[in-house]
Amino acid sequence: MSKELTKRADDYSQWYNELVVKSQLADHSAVRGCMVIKPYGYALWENMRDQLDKMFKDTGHVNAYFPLFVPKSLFEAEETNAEGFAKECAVVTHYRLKADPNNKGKLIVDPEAKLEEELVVRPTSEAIIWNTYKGWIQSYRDLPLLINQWANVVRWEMRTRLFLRTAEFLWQEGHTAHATKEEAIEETTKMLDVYAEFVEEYMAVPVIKGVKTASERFAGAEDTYCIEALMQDGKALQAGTSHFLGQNFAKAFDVKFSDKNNKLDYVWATSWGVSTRLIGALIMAHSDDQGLIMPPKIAPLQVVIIPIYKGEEGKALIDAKSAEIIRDLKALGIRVKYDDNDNARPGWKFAEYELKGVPVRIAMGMRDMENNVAEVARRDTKEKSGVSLDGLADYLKNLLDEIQQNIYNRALAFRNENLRTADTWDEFVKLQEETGGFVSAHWDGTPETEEKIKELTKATIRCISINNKQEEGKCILTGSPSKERVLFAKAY
RNA sequence: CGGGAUGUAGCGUAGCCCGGUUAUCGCGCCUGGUUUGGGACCAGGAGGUCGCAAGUUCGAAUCUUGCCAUCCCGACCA
Repeated sequence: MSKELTKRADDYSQWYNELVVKSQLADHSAVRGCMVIKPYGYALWENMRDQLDKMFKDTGHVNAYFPLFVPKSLFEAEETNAEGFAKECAVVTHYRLKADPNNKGKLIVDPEAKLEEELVVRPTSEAIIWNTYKGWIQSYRDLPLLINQWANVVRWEMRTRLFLRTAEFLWQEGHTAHATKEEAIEETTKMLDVYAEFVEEYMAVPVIKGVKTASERFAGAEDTYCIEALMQDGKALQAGTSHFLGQNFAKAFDVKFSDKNNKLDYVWATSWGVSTRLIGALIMAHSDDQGLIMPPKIAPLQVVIIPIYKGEEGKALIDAKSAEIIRDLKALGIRVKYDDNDNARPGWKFAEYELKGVPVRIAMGMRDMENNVAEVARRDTKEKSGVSLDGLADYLKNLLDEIQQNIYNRALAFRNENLRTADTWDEFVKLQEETGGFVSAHWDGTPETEEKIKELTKATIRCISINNKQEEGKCILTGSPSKERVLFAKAY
């Protein structure tokens, strides 16, 4: 990994600190690692959310909402899931405070108000949802049940990192129930495809679809499918997961249905989720030294118009012309802002919108008005050109598409350059140390070897690609026979 | 929870080793003016529990002890 890239990665955190979140509330250690999403960042999340939501609905899903609190007895019902999350659960034990008799103006937890049963703040909602599904499913006619929830969850991680691992985060979690194993597996891969399509087409981040190894699997799942993206510093990021849960949760929560032959069986389940971590992926995949780069399709602002003028007369002319342009852009569904704030000078605004990653900036001054042009600057390449005001809106619509494609192509080229193969241990170690990125290599299939490789190089198996090519080979560490390559990388 | 570093105005910092006027500088903020095609300039101004507590001392941002917090590295993880 080059030093330049490492430095750049450090800069990202500064930018998202500045632009989008704070990681803590001052002087409140107990909420360290939570995030405050500022309006600009939230607008980005809303765009991502709306698009995903549309895609979920297009694939037959509906939204619902389930409680934040999970009674401990429910939470522990699916043993593997419960154990997997036990170490990072926030737990509610009391329901009341009272005035501190020894300290005026202060409050203490009322010892009289201890809950009979502790409530777990959901780290994920399988338990409470499956407990609910039990009452909703009796017959094959109730299936499939295809529900998604937009919610916040809490995972009390020992160490947090902005966007990538905050204590509380926003996400969506889909939870589906099916009559057959095949149908559930189909749902699992279908939703993985939805995620891949969203991340690639809207976020312009190329991903690799794959299956996790047993040790990286979601607690309680039979199989975990994932999309893995590569960040500019050579580290991999798990951008979304889709789990085939088998009948584990149905058995734990006793969710049975009668099939057409009146035979009772447990339902087959899936769950799938993406989170505000995607914002982190976006930042780390595209940003450069001038700041963020937003893919037009989900950018909170797609075009910003900055008037350049001296005195009120010139400004009136520019105002009028800009209003026309804005009207045309809005008619094409383009998100545009006219920044005539007189408190900031043009140069300051240029830098500011570059930092925020607005895809296209238009500067309009008297000089341009006279020539019937506008100065159009694109964020991705930083190119500037004079463009005729006639047909400007259509030009910009095309330009936004081109920028979207260019950002994706650039990220794809980077990913492909950083997807290498290693056939020997020395090669493997050298790649991990020097270049980072994905390394495709043979592995003997045992968790012990996987663990050993992680210990020695910090690289983990990100996934086994879907439709992976089968080929004879030898494990890079142990030399044992292997029938396919798996993808290794250092990961966030 | 282990290892390392740090804590001075909204942000970034100097001063600390070697204790001594009114705690330094930049950005930002406020007022007035001139400006406005790549983060403007001039003048004036406001803003401080030096992380908290105790100790040493005539005197502590500076030395000692304890505590708290933050960041980085591990373990854990979407």
